[in-house]
Parts: sequence; C-alpha cells; structure tokens
Amino acid sequence: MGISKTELFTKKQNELANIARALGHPARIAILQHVVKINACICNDLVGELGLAQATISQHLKELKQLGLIQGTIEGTSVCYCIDPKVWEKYKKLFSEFFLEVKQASKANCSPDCC
Amino acid sequence: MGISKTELFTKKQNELANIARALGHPARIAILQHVVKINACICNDLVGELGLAQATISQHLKELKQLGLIQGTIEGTSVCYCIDPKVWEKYKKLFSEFFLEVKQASKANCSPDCC
DNA sequence: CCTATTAATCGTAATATTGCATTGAAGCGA
DNA sequence: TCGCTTCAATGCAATATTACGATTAATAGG
Repeated sequence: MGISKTELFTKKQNELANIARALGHPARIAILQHVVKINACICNDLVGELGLAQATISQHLKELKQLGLIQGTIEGTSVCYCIDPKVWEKYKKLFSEFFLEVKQASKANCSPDCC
Repeated sequence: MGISKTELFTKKQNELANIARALGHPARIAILQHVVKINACICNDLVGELGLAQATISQHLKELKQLGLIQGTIEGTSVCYCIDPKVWEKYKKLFSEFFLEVKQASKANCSPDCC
C-alpha cells in the first residue's frame, strides 16, 4: 500500500535501507561528491553546479541532513554545508559489513546446475 | 515532477544511485541477507521468512534481478535464487570508492567556526 | 488428464518521492 | 528603513513505489 512494513525487519536492516534510500538519488550523490570535493563548505554553488532549482536542492539537502550525513551551519546569509566525518565513517562501515557478508559463498545447498 | 532528472548527472552517479535505491528497502536488504546466509539458493522460504505476500516478494526479487545482483534458475516447480558474486563485487567496489572519496577532508575553505 | 505447488503478472489502492513556483524569514549594504 | 540576497518551508502536480488479492503459466506427481 505504498508504505514499507518496517516493523517486519530488524533495526539494522531498516537503518541500512534508510541510508541506501538517501543515496538512491543521483542528485544526492552529486551533492555529496561536490561537498566532499570542495572539501568543506558550500552554500548554493550547488544550484549552479547541478541543474536543479534551488527549492529542489534544498529538499535534497534536508534529507541528507536528516540522515546526519551533512551538517549545515549558518554563515551570515548563506548556509555552509559539510559532511560529518563521524557519521560518514559509521555508514561506510555499515555498508562494508553488509557487502562483506557474501565472502565466498559456496554452492553447498545448490543443485549442480543452479546458479 | 516525480521523475528524476537523470540526464543531469554522470553515468556513474546514476549507477550508484540505482544500486542504492535498490538497497533502499528493508525487504530487499533482508532478501539479500537471507540468500547469502542460506549460502546459495532459495525458493520461496522468503515468503515464510519475511512476513510479506508472495506477490510482493516476487516484485522485490524482480528488482534485484534487474540490477543483476541475484540470479534465478528454474528448479523443477520452484525457482532457485542466488547472488551473482561478480556483480556483488563490482557494486561493493563502487560503494567503497564512493565512501573513500571523503578521506580526511581538511577544513581548508571553511571559516573557523563552520562545521 | 487432473491436481497441487510455485512463482510471475495484472490490476488496484494507498502512500512516497521528485521537482518547482511561491512565500517567508533573516542578514547585509546603502 | 528599504531593498536585495540567500535559503528554508509550504503547497501543488506528476510520477514512482509498496503491497496485496486474483489470475495465469509452468511443472511435478499421481
């Protein structure tokens, strides 16, 4: 019904999914990459950099902020964004663990011609 | 307008976002974890394992298949799913690279009290 | 052939997301 | 103070996603 049944899953599964969903938009990937590239702060170069409207970018920034991936501090009339290295590191680890789960899965339970 | 302006972004950004979006649902995380855990193949234990309807799970499996993360081979009357290690490895690398971009971002361009 | 099992697909409803124009608030310079 | 700039918040329209019941298709086993 358009709503995820989050109660069926573990906290960790939901957490992973939330982060992944936040990264699941090229604009947000681009925003993060640009913030990282400029190395620290950014206000609304993003509007010029990506081809999206200011309102749209603001919305994407909001989502990233909610996840804690970036911080915004007021800098006079503009806002200065930078990533939060601690959160970034935490999420990086979460994903690494997830991807590492596979290792070298053997084909034990599999019929010979499966997969 | 509800549609992502993918043409504004690089191929790599879109690719990353696509994978992330696919991982951006706890059911798909759970499916992947279960497939990995059982180590090779799975049919529709998933329906029992997660509390979702068969149609819903089938839909999630379809998305994962479209991404190439898992393969399904017909096994009599049931279908056997397993992850594709090559694709898994490829995506793992993509994400690692993305997360590594940050490294130890200095605060060069930043005002003293920013971030 | 008949039936049960399994999974894909279709149709539908509810909800979420994306993108933007517009509005609102707050700081800055004249 | 009066604009001007910068960004956040809101509200809308278009589209996507999530979930499920019902149906369909394929196969195995009698």
